[in-house]
Amino acid sequence: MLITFPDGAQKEFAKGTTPLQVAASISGGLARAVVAAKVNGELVGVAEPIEADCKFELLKFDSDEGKSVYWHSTAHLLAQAVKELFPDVKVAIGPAIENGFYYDFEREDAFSEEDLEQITQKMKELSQKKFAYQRQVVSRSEALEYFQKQDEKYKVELLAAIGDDQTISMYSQGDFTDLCRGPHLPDTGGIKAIKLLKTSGAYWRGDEKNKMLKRIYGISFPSNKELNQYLANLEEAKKRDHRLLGKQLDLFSFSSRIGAGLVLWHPKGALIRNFIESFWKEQHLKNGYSLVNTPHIGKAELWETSGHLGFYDESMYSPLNIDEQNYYIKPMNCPFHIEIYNSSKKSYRQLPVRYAEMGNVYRYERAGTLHGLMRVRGFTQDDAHIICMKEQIDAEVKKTVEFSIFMLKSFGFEDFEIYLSTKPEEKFVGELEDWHKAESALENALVELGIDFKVDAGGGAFYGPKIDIKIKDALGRSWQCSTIQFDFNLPTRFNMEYVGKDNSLHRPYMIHRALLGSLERFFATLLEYHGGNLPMWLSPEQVRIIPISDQFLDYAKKVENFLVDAGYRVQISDEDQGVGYKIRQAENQKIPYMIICGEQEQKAGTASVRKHTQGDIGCFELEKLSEILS
RNA sequence: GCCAAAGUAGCUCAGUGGUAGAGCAACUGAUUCGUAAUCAGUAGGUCGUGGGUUCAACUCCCAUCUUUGGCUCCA
Repeated sequence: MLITFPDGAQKEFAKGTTPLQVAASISGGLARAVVAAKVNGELVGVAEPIEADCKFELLKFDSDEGKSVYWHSTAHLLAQAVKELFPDVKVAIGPAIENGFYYDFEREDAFSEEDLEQITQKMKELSQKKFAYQRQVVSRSEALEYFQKQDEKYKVELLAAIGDDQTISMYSQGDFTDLCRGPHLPDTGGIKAIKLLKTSGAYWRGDEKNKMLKRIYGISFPSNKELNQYLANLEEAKKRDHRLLGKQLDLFSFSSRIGAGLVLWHPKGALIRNFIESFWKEQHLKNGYSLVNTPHIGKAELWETSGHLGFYDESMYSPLNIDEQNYYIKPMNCPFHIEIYNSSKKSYRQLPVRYAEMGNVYRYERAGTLHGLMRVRGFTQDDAHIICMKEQIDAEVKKTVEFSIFMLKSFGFEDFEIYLSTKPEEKFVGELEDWHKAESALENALVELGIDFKVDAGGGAFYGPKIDIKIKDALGRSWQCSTIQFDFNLPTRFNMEYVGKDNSLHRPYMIHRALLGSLERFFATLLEYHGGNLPMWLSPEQVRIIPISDQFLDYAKKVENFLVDAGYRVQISDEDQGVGYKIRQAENQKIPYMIICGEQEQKAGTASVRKHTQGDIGCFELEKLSEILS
């Protein structure tokens, strides 16, 4: 049979040759590094015989698919080790994930640190025994019989869900057999460096009505060097965590006396936030938005009309009773903006209207979901609602997407993930035609602007399709920031109208959008993205002036006045300390520039400039400083 | 909300069934200094909160608040 390699080369092999043998024949000793293969685009184990002509590719650990196979095999090894140490434990599922793998088990007690240590040792022991991962294709009844006998109820349940037309395969290594599609490494000996990272609870099949299982997360590598590198990177990433930086730089805090998820912005954090807001307002005015302001509470009737009391009440704070009326704290700004729209009769000549507001909202997020500034209970959405006619949709969507990307780039972001979420299968409101129109407007905008995006089919809200932009945090977790959503629900509920050219009433289209998402979350991603080293224009303190001793304090003040006049945010380090100490303080505070003033500078009328993280960049005349400090 | 872990001085952390310790920060004094920590001294804590067990609780138990990692949710 003829095998075609990715570079186009072809070679004849005997029928039944395995990818491992192919690898050995073409790359000699390198064959050991091969963890999987692709036959006609399909991922296969390197020990599986190839039966016919095919396109063929070898995969090493450094490829995404290679990692996935490697980690999946490690997950099986984990299950094997757990079953040997704790025979009563029931196994559920154990896939590879973006970074490593996990396996879910049913066990009464949680896995302790000591358990993990013991399991790791057992895994290493089993790895050294080099058990082959043996694949066997079985019938459903054979598989059922096996797992029933083993009393593995989760596997039995999984089998029930597999279609009759699908092949059922099981993989065995040593005494352990798992229901699995594969593929796997040839044997457990390939797994060299293992680290079990953490444990957690996880609902069976991700449904909170089901039993909560015990999950173990881990990662593995072909060498200890790679594992240590990964763990070191993880430690490094933790230093960029916005919660840590927020404390170090004194930007914000929480108080248990005030309540969970309610942010206290300290002077420096609030200043940065103000710079963001000012920029935001300026840009919105430039882009044809009208700035509005709306209250924090609204009567129950409002939320009944909007429908939030029906489908969102679990996320709303309990009402305040005022004059026999229930008032709710707003979880969203939309109804308020709609009331502004509805406050007067609108003509098609006035459309589109774009109402924007930094709207403070409060949502009761479940206690376990709160996370620093990323998920809080009281936050500020950079919200806007675009209300327009059908024929304006395409232009409005395109403008909004462009604006969104512009905003993110203005803050230095280059890497983000963009998702287009389309109509849910069931449970949606509005006309199909409108959905299609809106979806194509969203998609066209992305395509025309040449933006890469992923489609989340059926992932839209019940009221409309949307584009989301997600940004990753220091530890690689994605957080949704920008969102552009159509809404086919509220315009009807609030009976929004405009008078058309034909002098009759029409229902406008509404787009709900937030470009930064929430200021809190945006601020957090901003901090993490820059590792706390904010761009100059956002730094609360841009220059720290460091006199060598008190004798040069007067000169330092002269430099300060000069810089303040030039528009910089400056402070003098006047404590009774050495230069090294003062520089250290400024470096730790991540102040972009330091200016050292001593005898030389005073005599020459210059300033010695030191740049954060870079060090001394030279001595300059005061007039030249504005060219240097940027 | 669920499964876990944690909460000791402003911060980072040690500690133990007999009533609390370090470093940094703060304060005072000395020092007047050239590119990431000058020296000495002083002060600072109802050990998250509320109950319970005990002769005795920071330590053990229960509840609660908050935080952390996940799960779920995220209109």
